[in-house]
Amino acid sequence: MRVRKSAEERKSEIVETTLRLAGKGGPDRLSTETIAKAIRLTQAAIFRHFPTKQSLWEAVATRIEEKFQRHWQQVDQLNLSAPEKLQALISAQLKLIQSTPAIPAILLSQELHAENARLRELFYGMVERFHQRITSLIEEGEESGQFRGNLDPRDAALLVIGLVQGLILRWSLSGRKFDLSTEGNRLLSVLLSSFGAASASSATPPDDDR
Amino acid sequence: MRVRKSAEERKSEIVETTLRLAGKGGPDRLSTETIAKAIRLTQAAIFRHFPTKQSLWEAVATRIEEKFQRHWQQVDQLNLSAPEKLQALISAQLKLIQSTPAIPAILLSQELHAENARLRELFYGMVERFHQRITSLIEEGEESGQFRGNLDPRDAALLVIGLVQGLILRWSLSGRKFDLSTEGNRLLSVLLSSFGAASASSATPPDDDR
DNA sequence: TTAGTTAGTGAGTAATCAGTAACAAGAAAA
DNA sequence: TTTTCTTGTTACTGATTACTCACTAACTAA
Repeated sequence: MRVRKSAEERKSEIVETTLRLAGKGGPDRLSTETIAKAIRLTQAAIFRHFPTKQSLWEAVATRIEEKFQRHWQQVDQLNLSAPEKLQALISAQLKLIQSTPAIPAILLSQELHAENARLRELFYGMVERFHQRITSLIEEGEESGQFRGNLDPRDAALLVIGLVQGLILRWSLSGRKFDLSTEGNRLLSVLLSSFGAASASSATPPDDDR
Repeated sequence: MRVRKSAEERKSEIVETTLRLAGKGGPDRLSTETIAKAIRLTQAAIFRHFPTKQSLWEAVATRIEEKFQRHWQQVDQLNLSAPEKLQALISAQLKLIQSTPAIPAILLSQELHAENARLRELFYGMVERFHQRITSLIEEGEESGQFRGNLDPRDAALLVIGLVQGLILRWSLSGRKFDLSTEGNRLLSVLLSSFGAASASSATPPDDDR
């Protein structure tokens, strides 16, 4: 009985630790015992704060959603053109994933989705909102003439999302060797230029971390 | 002791069954007991044919590779232009995945990769070979003037792969609702046309399954 | 017919897992 | 101080897991 924290604080700690550890051996292999040890608690203490492990995963999902929202809103507040905003959005997304590699692991885990329909819906919702956000930016870019007008914004947005997801998969399989943002910005320039936009090559704010 | 098959035949049966069942609740939740029951064997019999479960997964990975190769070679034999071949290749890939949904689940499983480096390398190799194949087709298309010459073939190929993977993820999360090939062909047309090619809209052979 | 090989069984093992229940101690209100 | 609520521990449970082992029935070749 060393440290005693408020339930709120402890819950948050458990969620963050889970999010940190889920990237190591895969979310489904992460036991409550391992989580507890990492924050120097007993395994039973976890169940003081979350009635079931599923509910812990749901809390983790909610936390991921919050992280996404925060990053996206930051991009919204920048005073940039649509293509620049798009590049900033992708860059922010990739940075978030690079700093929290467990996110794709959790998002892609068949095991978690199969046992918990609510989780799958939560994630599907996130992908949908991301898609919507990108679609809007492309529409905006078409209206301002920076993208070709004969492009279906929703389809174009799907290509952008695909770029991000393909990149993340390659990054995961490669053992997370290369820098996600750098590679992502380069590829996005290629795609955007094929959309008819002049490559907004240095659109992102202070993003030079390598 | 009902049916007694040759080791070769039984091994193959176990691998195919594993590949079929891995898509249900996620590969990591698939137990040797479940596999054994599905082919009416005892659980111990599995270990007559595979010394460890890991070795079973390696055999499954090899089988996936074989399936890929077979599909790719079929496309090679078609007498088509580069953009048409590209579309046929993607279409074949999507059909394969639609008929064996466990493939992405296995390819994306952090759990399997973390415990087995050989598996991760095998999969990385597959992605690399797919990438190489698409790169070649795009180079070919550039030389024949069907794609813009100012396009880096490797980058363009990454965009194509991203398209495929983004699509597969959306398909998985959506509960496999929509038809992969149809949606894939449509998106690929959009991307290829932005590469400067006239959309090879009906490039794929008898592909009208919906 | 017989002797050796091979595929498969039945009954285990130890380890790991999520979840439970009884009890203990810190914190704060009374 | 005493009471009460909350956070935590200790010690456990039943279920599931990959894997083992002694044994047996089917096939095969001399």
